[in-house]
Amino acid sequence: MDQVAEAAGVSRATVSRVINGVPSVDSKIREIVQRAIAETGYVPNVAARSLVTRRSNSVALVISEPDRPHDSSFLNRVFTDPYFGRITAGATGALRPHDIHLVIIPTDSTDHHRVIRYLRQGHVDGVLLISSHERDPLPRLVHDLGIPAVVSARPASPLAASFVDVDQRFGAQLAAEHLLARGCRRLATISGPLDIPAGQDRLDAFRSYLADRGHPDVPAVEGDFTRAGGEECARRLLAAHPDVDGLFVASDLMSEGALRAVQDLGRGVPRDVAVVGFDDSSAALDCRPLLTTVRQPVEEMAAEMAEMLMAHITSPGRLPRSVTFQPTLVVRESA
Amino acid sequence: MDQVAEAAGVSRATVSRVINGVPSVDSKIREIVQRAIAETGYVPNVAARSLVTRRSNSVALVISEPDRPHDSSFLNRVFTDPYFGRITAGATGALRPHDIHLVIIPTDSTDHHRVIRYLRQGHVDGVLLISSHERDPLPRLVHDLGIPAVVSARPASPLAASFVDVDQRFGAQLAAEHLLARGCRRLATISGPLDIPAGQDRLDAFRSYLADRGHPDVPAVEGDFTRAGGEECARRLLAAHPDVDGLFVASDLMSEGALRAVQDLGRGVPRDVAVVGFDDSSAALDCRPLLTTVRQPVEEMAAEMAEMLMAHITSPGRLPRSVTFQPTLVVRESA
DNA sequence: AGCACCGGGGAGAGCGCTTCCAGACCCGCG
DNA sequence: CGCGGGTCTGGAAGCGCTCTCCCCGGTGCT
Repeated sequence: MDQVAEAAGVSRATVSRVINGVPSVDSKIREIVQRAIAETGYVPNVAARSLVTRRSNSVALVISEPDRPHDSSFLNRVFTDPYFGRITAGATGALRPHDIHLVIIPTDSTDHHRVIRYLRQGHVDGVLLISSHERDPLPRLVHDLGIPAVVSARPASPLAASFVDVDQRFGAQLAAEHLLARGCRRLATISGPLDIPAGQDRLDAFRSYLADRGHPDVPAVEGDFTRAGGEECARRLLAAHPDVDGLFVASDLMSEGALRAVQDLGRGVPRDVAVVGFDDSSAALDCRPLLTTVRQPVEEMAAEMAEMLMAHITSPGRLPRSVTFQPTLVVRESA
Repeated sequence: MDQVAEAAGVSRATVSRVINGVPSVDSKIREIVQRAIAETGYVPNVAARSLVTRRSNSVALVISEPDRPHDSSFLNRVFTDPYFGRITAGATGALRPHDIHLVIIPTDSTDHHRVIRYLRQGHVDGVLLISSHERDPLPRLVHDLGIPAVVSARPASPLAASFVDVDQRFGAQLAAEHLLARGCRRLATISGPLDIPAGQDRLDAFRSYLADRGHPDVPAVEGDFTRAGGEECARRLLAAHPDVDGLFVASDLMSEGALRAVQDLGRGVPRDVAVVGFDDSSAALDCRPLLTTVRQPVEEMAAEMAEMLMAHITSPGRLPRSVTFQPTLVVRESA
């Protein structure tokens, strides 16, 4: 920095002002300094900067997955489910104009303390927390840290935290309505994990919507949001209820597996069994036939989370708030 | 820190020594200080620390994907291909004992300058670079930065950089040998992108191994390492060469798609067409029948990359070196 | 008993930046 | 022509830590 200052014939203070875009710098001087910066190839040291500004200009995207001992590493799950890619895309897109970096931190319960320590050390200015599991202690831990945070769904235990969510119940109703409208009469569902509010809500809303319309006791199997899980659930479901003609699967990834099972069992889709998924991720397009599904605007939701987080960071006293997105039905071939 | 020092009745220097595990501290004092740290809940400020140590205790995992305009966002690809999950798992595992954080940075060519700036700013002590595309300028850019780096495969243009790779040619030979051994006579392959050395090498080695054994002109279709791509390639391949009875697919993800296509076309696997994949990622287990495949020890490779990087970081003068892993054949059901 | 040596703790400088404060300069007005 | 006020720049402090250097006290030797 001294070099730049000398090259430009100004003080370090002025160089600093130019870099930080302080408007009160004379435009001629500004230009000279900028040229000097370009010539010397000077790049500010972030450590020194954040030591004084107390800002790191980066936020963490903490992806907290419960450990499900029976399946492979949670990292594999994270890097296999398009959902997280969408989250990342949405968040980075929103953060880019603010010139804020996104530090992606996948975690399971074995290293919560690691994450907490990371956050406490001041590596980041705030955190976007993707946590679905009902009993995940992380939202509370992060909240207690007092660091700005936005959660990806309504926290299971009441927490004075900002969050964004999709109207899960409405989405499930959309699916039920569509299946009914196309003439299905023997409906069933493969739900998400029931210890995840989203899993619970989609199941619940699907069932009660149908119950209100003369379809009580809709059979359900609890899935795990994986492709293999969806396949197995569909097998079990069709074994127990061979006459099912309409199936709501609580995620696209599970739908892929379910579709395979249904067709393996000799049923035509959508002729014999109509299938509606949930998400509208890229997995929907990997399905054959192409998956009719309930679209969650995940990218937009992540972008909103990022914006909310920025607001919390820049105005510390800000009250927590939540925003809810409405899902829509995307009709393709499977129903 | 002053608080801790006062609480423990020592100087800040001693507190610092305790935190950094300097051995010359008296064990009684060490204990007192540790208690004081626990009581005050003191956490060192990383910015201040790295300002003086010139170390950030984190390394970047830069995942550079070429932008292929025809498919969806590269983030979707990264978060959909189990390969990257394995890389991340391997790297974090190896870094954990060093207490080094991994900052995951997916990038396509549109924001190379962003990544470079990030690296120059001193956010990280080194970089693990996952770059396969032949003409990707990033390896050279990173190299020119002079920051410690390890690349995931032999750089296309000669570069004095450390890298780890798998013996691609040997892997392809393993596949060819197996197909031949099980009696296949009309072989074909779905290769990876040919602008990726790995894609090129696997194709080349497969063909020349077979040519040496009386199978010249093995048909090939160029794939793109995606599930959908594999499906389409298999369709094209079987249309042009309906009598193929042995297929080597250059990645597990493509194998999933290829398997679907082959079976859709009424061929039994492995009875009519035997299929061997490459990777042995979780996708191999998503296949029906279960995929016989060439195993790349990706986690171990990533761990090795991390170790090499640590070595470069701690001893700056170190000469670049490379290590090559041998793949193995994992026989399951598809061949 | 005195001296050299060594182990262990304290004082203080300084890492590279931002920002407060003061002062220089210029303009316009009385 | 002098002075007030405003604009812009420079000086310098200080962010929280590490680490060198120095000093103190204890030990073992002569």
